[in-house]
Amino acid sequence: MARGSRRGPYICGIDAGLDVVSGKWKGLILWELDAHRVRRFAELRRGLPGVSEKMLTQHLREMEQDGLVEREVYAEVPPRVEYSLTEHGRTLNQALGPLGAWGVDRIRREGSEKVDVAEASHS
Amino acid sequence: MARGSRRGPYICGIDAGLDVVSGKWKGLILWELDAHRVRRFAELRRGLPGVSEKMLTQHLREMEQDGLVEREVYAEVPPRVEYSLTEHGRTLNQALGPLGAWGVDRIRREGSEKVDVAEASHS
DNA sequence: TGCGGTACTTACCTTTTCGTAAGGAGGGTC
DNA sequence: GACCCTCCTTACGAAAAGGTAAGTACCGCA
Repeated sequence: MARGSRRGPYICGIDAGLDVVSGKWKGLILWELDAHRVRRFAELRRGLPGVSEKMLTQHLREMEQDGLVEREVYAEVPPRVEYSLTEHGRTLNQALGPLGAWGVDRIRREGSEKVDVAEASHS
Repeated sequence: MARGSRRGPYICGIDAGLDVVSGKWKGLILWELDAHRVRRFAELRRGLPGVSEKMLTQHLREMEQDGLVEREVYAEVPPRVEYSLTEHGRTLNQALGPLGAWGVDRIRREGSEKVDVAEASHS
């Protein structure tokens, strides 16, 4: 986990910003949650092809601790848990907008037409 | 290394953007290089407290392959190597600006006064 | 002649991260 | 009554990332 490594006295803001999104699926989780507003565990799982249940819960827990996502549990008969972005999560997502645009440019530069760039016009 | 893991068909631009800056020191290297325009190996090393020579060369090589930094070797008697950002490196750094600002806010929220936030007003 | 400085490379080891597979509690379906 | 669904948790291991330390080669300085 990112728990022990950094979280440290950060040297600059980029340091602190990168720290909370470092993790194989965190960027995608942020994207999914921003696009759909509210998602259940199984919905997120289906939206992130290839993610394991372990990694998903692990990342969601970390992002919850970091104040990025909110977790609401409904004490119902089939358990229902809904995830959504907090205010900080939404602002983080906005802050990632330019990076996303840069990434799309980079994909274009590399000439990877295999990637659906139109879908990637996130934020 | 990030070499084998992703670099893959990216799902969105954020994915691609995060991929090139994932690495313990890449954000800082970008910052140092942007702040000083040109830096030699030993200068970078001194500017990044705690980095090992291995990690520094490794990260610089990766960032060179990614087209972010330029490496100029002067065939002099004491070897001299100068690193600087390419155009793509500079635009990436600008794209990281909002994330850096978000990170500074986050540090403030956590009340970590141990970090020199004034220094962190990067980009 | 031994030390420090230039910029690395290499080998080895530890830590961190990620994946696989299984279990589990409680209910609905066939 | 066996199997599916919900949302996880746990154990085990492999892979990746990172750290430590040494070696390389050449030079200047004392």
